[in-house]
Amino acid sequence: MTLPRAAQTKRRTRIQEEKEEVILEAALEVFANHGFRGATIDQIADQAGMSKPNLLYYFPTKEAIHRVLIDRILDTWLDPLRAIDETGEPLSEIKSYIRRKLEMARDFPRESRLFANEILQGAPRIQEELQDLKNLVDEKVKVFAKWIEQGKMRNIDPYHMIFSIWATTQHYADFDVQVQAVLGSRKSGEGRFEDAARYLDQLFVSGLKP
Amino acid sequence: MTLPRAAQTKRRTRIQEEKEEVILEAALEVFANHGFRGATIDQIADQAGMSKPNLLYYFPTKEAIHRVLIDRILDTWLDPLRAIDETGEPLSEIKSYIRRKLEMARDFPRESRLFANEILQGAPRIQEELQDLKNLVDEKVKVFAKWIEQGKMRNIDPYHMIFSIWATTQHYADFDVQVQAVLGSRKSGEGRFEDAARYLDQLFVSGLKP
DNA sequence: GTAAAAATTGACCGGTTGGTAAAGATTACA
DNA sequence: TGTAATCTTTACCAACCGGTCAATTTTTAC
Repeated sequence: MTLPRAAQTKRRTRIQEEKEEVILEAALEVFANHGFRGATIDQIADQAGMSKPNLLYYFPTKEAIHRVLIDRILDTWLDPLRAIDETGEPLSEIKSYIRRKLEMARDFPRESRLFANEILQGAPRIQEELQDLKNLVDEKVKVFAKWIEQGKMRNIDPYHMIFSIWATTQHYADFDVQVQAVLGSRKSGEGRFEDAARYLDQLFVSGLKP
Repeated sequence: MTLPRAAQTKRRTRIQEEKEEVILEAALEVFANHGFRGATIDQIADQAGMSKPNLLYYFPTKEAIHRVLIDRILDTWLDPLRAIDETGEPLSEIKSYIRRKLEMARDFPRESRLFANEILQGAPRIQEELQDLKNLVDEKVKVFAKWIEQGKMRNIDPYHMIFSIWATTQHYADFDVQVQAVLGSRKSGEGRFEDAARYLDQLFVSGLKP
């Protein structure tokens, strides 16, 4: 076969694995900052330190790169929600969830923005992934409903509770430019994060305890 | 003068005013759904029911259209925050603010998404507008600080409180696709809005009362 | 060492996009 | 009604963009 389209059936060489990672890292940077449409293959190739045809030797299309990133991200993105333990103490489980989500916004802002970009544009490329997300949420909502029934947490709408946790935590990644513009040089990065964590704890704990 | 570039010095004819509005409405639709980079002049012209060169007779560039929209939006966007009354009752002022912001997310989702798009991409075209925003926030934060000092509301970080209100309300416009995917056909539009309003009231009132 | 496989590159292509030129159609107004 | 200003359209351009091709260089396997 004359054209062994790199990422075909099975991983092959050392170089392939390395370069594919380099490309994905570069693409994450570019997609997060410019969106899918705004990103060009040339930009990604530049960021990855290779030529455009060379990049296209490893991934067949721009969309293929995006697809891999989205799949990876959504998976790790939902880990904190999966980690909520039915047998744990409700309020401390929720507190941990918020803290984990906030840590992800701090540590993986590009992943958050890439995802936000996709949703904002109407999620044209991730319909089925959204279905997986719905299934997981539905499952966890049942847990919250049980806790509410048992009087272990306040009687609120669990769907909207999840939305509000997503919104408040991801805000610090997705709207970082705005947050920085408003806070100015008031606080350094880490202090800012701790302020946010403390505030969200206060808000949600007293908002959700029975 | 042979080329009276429509929107030049002063508004002129009836047709100019009408067409400019049609274009802005069309551009809002397209920018909100595709972002600045993703939107094409052809798309906007189509949506506005005119040819591309005709559109460019009224606005010199794509960026000029975007600029006008952003300016208009930011202005109305901040109205609810401006409306917070120092002499009012703190918790009811905040409740009204949340309700107004949620109504805007419901009634002007395209405006919200256009703005979100801009921030997500690093706000390249609206640096000075961000400064205005900071000034207004700083001003209102002083009001909250006073209320806290007077023991009329809980001692939380007012900046992060504002962020959390922005995040939770705008979430329903910006991440609408996700919200709909998760909620499925569970509720119609208006019921959904009322559920969100009730939940946010519960969350913020008990989270913020002294 | 050598030859085949894998990796890289420059040159290129067709379609799209932001924007222009210039001529024709319409409107406002004397 | 005539005409000047305004409005609209057709044809077009140069830059960009996603992707291909063929040829060259590098790596791997023996």
